[in-house]
This record gives sequence, structure tokens and C-alpha cells, in this order.
Amino acid sequence: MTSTTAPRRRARRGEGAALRAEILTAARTLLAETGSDDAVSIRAVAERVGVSTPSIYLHFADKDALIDAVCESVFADLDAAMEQAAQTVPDPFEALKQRGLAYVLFALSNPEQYRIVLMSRAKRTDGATDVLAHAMYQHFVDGVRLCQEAGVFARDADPVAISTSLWAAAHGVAALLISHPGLVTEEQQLAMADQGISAAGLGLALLQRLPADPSAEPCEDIVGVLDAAFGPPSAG
Amino acid sequence: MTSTTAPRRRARRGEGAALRAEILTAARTLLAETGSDDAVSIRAVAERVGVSTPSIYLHFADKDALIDAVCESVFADLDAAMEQAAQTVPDPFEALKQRGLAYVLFALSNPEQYRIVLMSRAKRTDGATDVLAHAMYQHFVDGVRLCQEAGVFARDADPVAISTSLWAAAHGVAALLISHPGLVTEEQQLAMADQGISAAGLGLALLQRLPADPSAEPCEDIVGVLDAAFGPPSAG
DNA sequence: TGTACATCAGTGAACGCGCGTTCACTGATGTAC
DNA sequence: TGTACATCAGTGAACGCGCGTTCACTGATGTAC
Repeated sequence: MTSTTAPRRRARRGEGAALRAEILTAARTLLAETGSDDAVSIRAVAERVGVSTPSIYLHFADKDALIDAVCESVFADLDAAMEQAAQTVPDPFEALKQRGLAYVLFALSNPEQYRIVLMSRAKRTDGATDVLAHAMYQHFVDGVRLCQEAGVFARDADPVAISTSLWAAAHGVAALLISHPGLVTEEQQLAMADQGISAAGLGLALLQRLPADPSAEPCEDIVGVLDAAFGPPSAG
Repeated sequence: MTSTTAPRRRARRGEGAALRAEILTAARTLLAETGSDDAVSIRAVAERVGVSTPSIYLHFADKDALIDAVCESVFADLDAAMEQAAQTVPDPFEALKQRGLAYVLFALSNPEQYRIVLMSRAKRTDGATDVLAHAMYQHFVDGVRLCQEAGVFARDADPVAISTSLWAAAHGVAALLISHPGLVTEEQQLAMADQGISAAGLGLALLQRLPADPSAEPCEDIVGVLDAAFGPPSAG
């Protein structure tokens, strides 16, 4: 199983942290390779690292702490991917879209890691994971705020609410394609992400420009308005 | 644990199906009550029904078959909820929206049942479950087709692709709120579903009316176009 | 109507498995003298 | 420079647990005569 041929050397006095990092890497690798979070057991991780099972407990209090640390590192990577995608894009709306695309791309490239941090029961409500998740979310909210200042979204709207809606759109594409990979072909996946994200952003911007009046059948009207403003639809 | 006080009576000769139904109900109840699919073990279901563990195997070949049957009944209920919500709505776009709302509502009311059929690894690719899932999806695609005929969506577009995009939007709201219930308050959940679904539908209709030309920065332009057509945005 | 018998719904006890976790331990590393 | 010792990274074996599943069985039900 282990690719290292040499028998492990015991760490020097202060070097316990090295094994800790190795354990974390092994857990993430195992997650990615097996495509199942059931496979991430203390025993499997220990075997992968090439160390005895109880050794894990020298570095993590229990299994929850290990999984927590995995989530932490996944969140950090996801945040980095999004920020990198957005950093060179001047237009704030386009930057938001790039963030969304990077988000879905990360999810599709790391399906089990995405699954474990964002699709499983969120019983872990404390610890460093939340801090990192919050940091990532804050970056996104900041991006939304820039769009509000640019006039894409209403200035008096709640940026967090807008962010949550857009997040849901990206999450929808990501989660759906992860749970049901056979739904569309691989090249269609990116197109679907693009379409889902664009539609959510544009749709929200459009919604905010419609009268808030909840009269009986607003949807019937709006199609006429769209046709008048843009002409009839065509596949694209 | 069991609420029935009388000791179980053994089924008559041809009445084995009654226990089968009881087992199914118990499995779904257990899923809903414990809020965890780990709790749905053969043993727990048997105890809930008030029957010995091996009895389950008289009615289901193995655990997979039991879970499969649970999924089947959940899909049937979900489909029924959506069709009921749409059946009295004449406008096809509004009917589609009602289907989406019913979908999210069902998911939020039956989070673990939704989770098990639509958020877990889809290893079950055969059997009756797929038939039912496909039937449900077909109903939705039919709704999209009606919208195409009504001119909401492009007539030459692929109805399945449109359906998948809209499904992803609804799934995004549902899955996000199920995994992260503390994200918004309960009354905000419905508003979020409404917004997410409306934005996806409108956004897609809008996207299909924009030039397919992928020139450099289309997003910058479209906001100006929206402002010209509808005025500036306001929180809604 | 009465009795022997086949059927089959349901049972009690046990199987092997992998899991998280604990415990007393080993033995290389670094330090004090 | 050499030696006794404290430290602590890592180990082997075992714990109890709940799981899915199997097996030989029991005993009520219905049927044949």
C-alpha cells in the first residue's frame, strides 16, 4: 500500500508536527483516491502513512479532530482557488462570476473533499474550520458588496442575503453533479456551471429591477417585457 | 421504543406484504426522527417494527434492497407533491415555479429523506428507484416544454438541459439549507427558495435573449441594458 | 367433524468484520553530570 | 569524552461496539383426507 520503501524513521524530538502534516495529507489523499469518506478511518489513514494506528492519537485528539483538520485545509484551498480566479478581473460582476466558476471547478475536481466539507451534516459548529469557512464566505460577500457599489445589485439590499442566494446557485450545480455524475457529459459540466451561475446573477439583478408588488401572475407579464426589451429567446 | 403495546400477531398466510409495508414505513420514520441515515440499520428498523432482525430478510433481499425501496417511495411522494402544486396553475412558467417551490418545501420538510435520495452517492443505478426518479424528472421536463411552447424559453433549446439547470437551482437551495440549517431563519428559507427559483428561471429566460457572442466583458454591458430597460435595482 | 401433516412467517443465537479507542510497553533521542 | 538517565515518539495487543448476514429452529395457519 505505502509507496515509501524505507521503513519509517522516527521523528526527532521537536518534529512531531511533520507526522501531523503527513497524516493530514494522507487523509485528504485517501478521500480523493477512494472517493468515499467511509474510507477515511483512523486505521486506514495510519496504514497509508505507514505508522501504527495509535500514533494518530499523538497528533489528533480523536477522529473528529482529524476530520476537522481536513475540512480546515480544504476550506483554505477552496478560498485560495476562488480568490486567485477573481484577483485579476477588474469588473466586479465578472469577478463574482469567476469566483463562482472557480468554486464549482474546485468542487468537481475534488468531489469527496467538497462533499465532506459542504454536503455532509454540519455537526461541527466550533473550531478553526468555521473560522476558515467564514473567511471564505467573507471574501465572497465582499465581492457582492463591490457589485452593489457598481450598481449591479441594489445598494440597500443585504449583501449576505445576496451572497447566500448566489452561493446556493453554485452549490446546486456542484452538489448535483457530484451526486449524479452521469447526468451530463464532462464538457457539459462546465457549460452547466457557467449557465447556472450566470442565470443566478442576472436573474437576481433582474428581480431587483422588477416591482416588488406581489400581484397575481407576475411571471406572465415579465416574459412579455423581456420579449419587448430583448426580442424572443434563442438557444445559446 | 415501540408504541404498539400488544405483542405482534403473526401475519396470515398471504399477508406477508403487510409487514413489508410496515418495515418501509418504519425505515422512513426512523430516518425522519433520528435525522440520520446511519440510524437506518436493519436492526433498528426491526426493533422499531417490533420484529426480530432476520424477519427483515423475509421481505428484502438485503439492506440495499430496503434502502432502494425507501428511495422509491420518497421519489413517489416528491413527484406527487410537485404535480399537485402545479396542477391547478394555468400559466406554465408559474406552474414551473410552483413545482420548484414544492420541491424545496418537500426537501426542507423531509430533510433526511431528501438527503438519502438526492444528496448521497448515487451507487444505485438500477431498479425501480430509477424508474420513479425518471418519471418525476419527465414531469418536470414536460413543464419546461410547455414553457418553451409559450415562448418563455427558446423553442429550439434542449428541454432536458433547461430542466437540469433549473433543477440545479432548486437543489442548491434545498441542499444548502439541509446541510447548513443555521444559515438563515426558518421564515427566510421560503423567501430564499422563492428568490433562488425565480432568479434561475428569469435568468435563464434572460440569458437566452442575449447575444450568444462571447465577447470580452458581456456582463458589464448587460447591467447597463437592464438599467435602461427597467431602471435601477432596489431591494425586494 | 376430527386429525395428521405440509407450509411458511417469524425467531434466537451466533458468525465475522471493521471500527474508534485505550493501555502498558519499547527504544531511540537528547541531556546532565 | 563517557555514562546514566529522563523524555517522548511510536507500538502491539486488546477492549467493546454495532453492524449485515446466516442458520437451524419453532409454532401458528391452512389443507387433505
